[in-house]
Amino acid sequence: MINLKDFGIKQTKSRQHILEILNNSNEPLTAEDIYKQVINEQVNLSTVYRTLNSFYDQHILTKEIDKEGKALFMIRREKHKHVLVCTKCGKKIFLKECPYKNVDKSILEETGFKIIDHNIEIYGICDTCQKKGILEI
Amino acid sequence: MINLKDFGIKQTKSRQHILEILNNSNEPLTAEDIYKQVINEQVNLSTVYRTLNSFYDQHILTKEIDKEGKALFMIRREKHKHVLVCTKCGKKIFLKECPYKNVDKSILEETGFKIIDHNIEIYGICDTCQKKGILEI
DNA sequence: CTCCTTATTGCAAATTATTTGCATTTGCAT
DNA sequence: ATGCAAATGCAAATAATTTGCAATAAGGAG
Repeated sequence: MINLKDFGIKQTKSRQHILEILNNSNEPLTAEDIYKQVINEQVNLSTVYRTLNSFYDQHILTKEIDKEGKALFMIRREKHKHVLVCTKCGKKIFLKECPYKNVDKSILEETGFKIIDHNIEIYGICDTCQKKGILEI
Repeated sequence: MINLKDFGIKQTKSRQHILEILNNSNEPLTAEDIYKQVINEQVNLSTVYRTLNSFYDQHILTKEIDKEGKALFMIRREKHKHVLVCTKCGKKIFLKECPYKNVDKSILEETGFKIIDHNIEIYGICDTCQKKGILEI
């Protein structure tokens, strides 16, 4: 597990709760999502916001903005990988090559924007599970 | 130039100013950016917001959210368009997504023929005209 | 373990971007 | 020209997030 002291910040109860929640989630969460889960533990909404920003500054979290302008946070888990995750059996298929290589290249050519890195998980149903059919799992 | 009447909305002075500004910009603009340029012309900030949302609903503009959560608007300039044209009132309805995307894919799979692009106008009768009934026009 | 410094927290108020209610005005079809 | 629905201005509401400040707690030094 992540040790917050390694990042030069104090290991408080609030922060551990928030980290736990983010760790157990595989989808990005808003401050409000997290607040709802820690309100019982006496954690203030400001603390949630401050913690998320702090984690983000330490590169513990990724941050993206959704269509409504809300910030979504997620734990940074791996380096540069391309994984297909089967939503039925959970099998992970690691791709040898980046399937977005050409997309990145054409973005560069079109806009001059150079993509440094990315981290992608693609969800779907693997070959084996497709053959088994939907009712069997 | 774009004629707002084609979109079923009124052609007001405020809207023409806002459209002009978006037309002359080749980068996405915030409501505030636009407001600064029309404040001399007695246009209210609420009007800017309402106009931008209206244009977006009519697919005249694209909308994206930046890192700070602000909305950025830009004129839709692409050639690749899918337009429904009402044969009664002439209103144009621009589809956000290509309805033939999957068709193209299955043609490729079946025949190996790769479609590079297309540009389609579909004629019909719009919602409003349908409600008015066939006898009224 | 205790003390001390400083980071962290809670709370309420401030900020920022955007939306909305309502009375007034304006476009435009007739 | 005229009437009516659509559009506007204004002020107030909302929603997400940030901030000032006083109280509290973490964790290193002794």
